[in-house]
Amino acid sequence: MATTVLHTTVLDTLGRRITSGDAPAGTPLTLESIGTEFGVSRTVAREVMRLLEGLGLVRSKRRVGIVVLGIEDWNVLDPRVIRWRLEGPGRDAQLRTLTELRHAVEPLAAAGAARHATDAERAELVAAAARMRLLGEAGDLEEFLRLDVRFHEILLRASGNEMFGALAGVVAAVLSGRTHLGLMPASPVPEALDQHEAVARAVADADAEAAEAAMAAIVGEVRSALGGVERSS
Amino acid sequence: MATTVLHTTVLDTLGRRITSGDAPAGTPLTLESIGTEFGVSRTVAREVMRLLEGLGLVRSKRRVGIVVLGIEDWNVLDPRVIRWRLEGPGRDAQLRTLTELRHAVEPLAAAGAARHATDAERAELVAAAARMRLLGEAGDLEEFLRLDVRFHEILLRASGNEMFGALAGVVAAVLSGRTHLGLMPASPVPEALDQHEAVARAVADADAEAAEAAMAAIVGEVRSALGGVERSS
DNA sequence: GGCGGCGAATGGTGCTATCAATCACTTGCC
DNA sequence: GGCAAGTGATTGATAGCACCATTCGCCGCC
Repeated sequence: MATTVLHTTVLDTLGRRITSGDAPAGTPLTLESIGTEFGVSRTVAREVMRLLEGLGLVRSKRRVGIVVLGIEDWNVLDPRVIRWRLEGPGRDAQLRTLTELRHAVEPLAAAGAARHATDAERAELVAAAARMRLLGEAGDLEEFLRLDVRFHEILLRASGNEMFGALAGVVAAVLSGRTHLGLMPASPVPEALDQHEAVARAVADADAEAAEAAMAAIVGEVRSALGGVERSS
Repeated sequence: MATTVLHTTVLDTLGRRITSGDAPAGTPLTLESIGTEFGVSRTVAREVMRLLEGLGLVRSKRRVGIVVLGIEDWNVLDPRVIRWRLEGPGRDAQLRTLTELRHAVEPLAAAGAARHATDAERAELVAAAARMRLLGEAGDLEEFLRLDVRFHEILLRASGNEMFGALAGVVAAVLSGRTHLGLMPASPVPEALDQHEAVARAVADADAEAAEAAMAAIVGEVRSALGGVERSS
């Protein structure tokens, strides 16, 4: 992983450059320029270009070279694009749109989990929610985050819809970004802990409606909190 | 088209083969085998591999070759993966999960559109809804589909969340698949026409709650009509 | 006979060289 | 001055090379 994979670094750099706006739509590139800038051969430059093209970030045309595309063409749902944008200057906006996506998806995923989760998954959700309360009250934010991520991942993957499961990484990024950006209170609000337990209980009871409602409450709170508190650092 | 982009055909073939289950998880591949099978050079085979790797369909390891991954690693939200799966044997299941995704996203997108759409977008939505009624009553399914797709695309793109906008192609694929699979009645049910007009009106009036509710009704109907995803246990 | 180490085969990684195809821009002709 | 042909730049595609990490089998030792 850390070894070689030369094209990864080039891809990351270029991807960040484009998604950050440093290389706005219409910026021309050539394989040659990429190769010389990064000290790689044209072969590698071509691979990177193809990857970027697959992500909708650029479009390559003969004789013209490679041109950067606008955001309307980007695969904004691709994990790599999301990561780059979260690392760039548009991080706040990105967190907002991602949170809105969570708001849309997670309640329905919770309902699905209430219907389809295995016994083991239901049990792990309940255990995670209980442990989150302990950690939250103890103020261990880092470990709390880890469990929070796990909680939502189980839920999304147990939803019976692999589309939702594919968003597990996104949710993890949002949660992580939120705490590491200081958008979380020093200790989680009790309501959030209550709602997580409510979701876990509803899933354990196979009560889809209750699970959906409780999850909607979680994401709704976060969403309004994120919109209201923009000055904390 | 057929002349250039040599790698596209190889990519499509391999992508379909993997997503269809013809090449299940664990299937080994080598650059050499791909090159000889499709009559292309190793460079092209490498590009295809990188693309497939980017989609999470395969993983390449030294000495071991390239192995096909399971669905849990796929980028199931990528338009190409969706297209392949829609063309494969799992089409019905794919339509169901995509419809569930629509169910999650479109109501919120409608609410967003009610808040953020431009005047032109609002006007086009109203016009599209009105024309859909005419076409629906006339029984022109093909043209109706075209407008239906347009309607939902405007809405998603006007939502103010580019994540939702990125799903426009998905929705188009679902709608198209539905009618071409004969899952649509000979003429659209009046309720659907009413709801489309209700959404358009609510967006025109900047009434986010009404838009969300009306869109929820549209997708909810479709969902239950598609074959009882619900049937709680 | 079993176990451990060493070496060879394998196959991705990356590079260079080379040719083909295309297309924008320039130049020259009318 | 306008238009068409030529030309050069740039991607598309291939072949062949060196490199190296990994794996597997063979051999020797206990």
